[in-house]
Amino acid sequence: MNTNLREELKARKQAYVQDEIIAAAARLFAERGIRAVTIDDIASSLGYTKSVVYYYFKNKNQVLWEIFNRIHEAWWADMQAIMEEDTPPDRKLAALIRKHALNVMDRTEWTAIYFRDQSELTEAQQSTVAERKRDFDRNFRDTYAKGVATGLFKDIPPAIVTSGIIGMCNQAHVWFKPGKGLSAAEIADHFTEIALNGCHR
Amino acid sequence: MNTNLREELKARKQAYVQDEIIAAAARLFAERGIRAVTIDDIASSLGYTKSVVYYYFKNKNQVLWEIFNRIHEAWWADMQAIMEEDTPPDRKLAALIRKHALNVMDRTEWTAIYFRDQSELTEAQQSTVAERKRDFDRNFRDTYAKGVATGLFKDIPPAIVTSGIIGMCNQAHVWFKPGKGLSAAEIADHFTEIALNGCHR
DNA sequence: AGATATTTAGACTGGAGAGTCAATACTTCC
DNA sequence: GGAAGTATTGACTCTCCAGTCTAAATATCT
Repeated sequence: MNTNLREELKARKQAYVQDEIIAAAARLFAERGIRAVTIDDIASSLGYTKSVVYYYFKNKNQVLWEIFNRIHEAWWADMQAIMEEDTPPDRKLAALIRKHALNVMDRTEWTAIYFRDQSELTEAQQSTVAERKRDFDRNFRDTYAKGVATGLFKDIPPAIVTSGIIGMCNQAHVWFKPGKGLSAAEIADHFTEIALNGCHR
Repeated sequence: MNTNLREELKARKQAYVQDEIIAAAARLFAERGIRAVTIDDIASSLGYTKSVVYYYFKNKNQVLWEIFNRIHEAWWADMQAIMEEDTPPDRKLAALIRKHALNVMDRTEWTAIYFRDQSELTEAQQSTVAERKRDFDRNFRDTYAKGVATGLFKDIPPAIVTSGIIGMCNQAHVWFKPGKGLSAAEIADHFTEIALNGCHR
C-alpha cells in the first residue's frame, strides 16, 4: 500500500549512494584522469566492490556525465542569479568574475575534470557541453559589450577580454590549494580588481 | 673508415623521423589525451606500423617526455632572452606576457598536453616539470615584485597577480583557433594591455 | 516466520592495447 | 656481388579492465 512512500525512500537512499560514488569518482578523476581510474578504484575507495558501482550507474560514462551535469547546474544557477540583478555592467561583471573564481576554487576537482576529460564524453554530450559553454560565455560577453556601449570599458573585442578573464579564473584550479596562502575569497577579490582595472576606460 | 660521418648521417636521419613521430603524437595526444591514443594510431597517422615507433623510442612514455622537454626548451629560451634585457619592470613584464601568450597560441597542442597529461609522467619526471615551472613562475613573480618596489605596480601579492596573468594566457589553448577572428599577435597585444592596465598603479 | 524487494559479492568473458621478437627488406660500402 | 649495418614488418604474448551474470546476503513488508 505505501508503495509510493517506499519508492520515495528507496530513491532518496539511492541518490545518497550515487552522490557518494560521484564524489569519490570526481576526486580520483581529477587526480589521474578518467582513463587512468578503474571502476574498481572508485568502488574500493569507498570500501565497495565494482558491482556496487554498476548497480547504481549504467557505465563509466554515466558517472562522468553526471559530474559534468552537476558542474553545469551549479555554475549556471549562480550565473543566472547574477544576471537577473538590476545592476550596471561594471558591477555585474565584477560579480560574475568573483563568483566564477570562487566556484573554480571551491571545487578545483570539477574544473580539472571539465577541462581534462571533455573528450571522453560522447559526441552528443560534447555538443551539449559546447552549447552550455556558449551560453555561459555569452553572458560575460554581453555584459562587457554593454559596458563598452555605456563608455565604462575599453573598446576591446568582448570575446577576447572575457576569454582572458575567464581563463584567469579557470586556471586557478591548477595552483590553488585551500588553506595555503590567501583564501579563495581574497584571491577572487584580487582577480576582480585586476580584471576590472584592466578593462576600465 | 668514414664511420664518424656515417654515424652522423644516421643520427640526423633518425632525428628527422623522431621529429615526425613526435609531431604526429603531439597532434593526437592534444586532441584525445595520451591514454586514448595508441602507438598504432601514431604510427598509422604517418603510414608506419607500430614497430617503427618502437624502433625510434623506447616506449610511449619517452614520446611524451620528449614533448614535455621541447615545450620547456622553447619556452625557457624565450624567457631567458627577455630576462637578460635591461628594461624596466613594466616593459619586461609586458614582454613576458606577450611572448607567453604567443607561445601558447603558436602551439596550442603543446599547452593542451602540458596541462592535461602531466599526471601520466613518472614521479621523477613530474618533479622535474614542477621544478621548471617554479623557475618559470619565479621570473614573472620577481619582475612583478620589482615593479611594486619601484612604485609601478599595485601592491597585490605577486604570486596571485602573475598566476592570474599566466592563467589568462594558458587557457587560450582551449579557445584560440588560428585563422579565425583576431590573430595571435593581436590577441597577445590585447592581453598585454589588459594585464598591465590591471596592475598599473 | 516467510515472501518479496533490494543490495552486495565474486567469478567470468571479451576485447584492447603495450611491448617483444624473429624474420624480412632495404642501404651502404668494399 | 655480397657482407655488414639499418629499417620495417607482422605475428605473438601478457596484462589490464569494462561490463556481465549468478548466487548470496540483507532489509522490508504482511
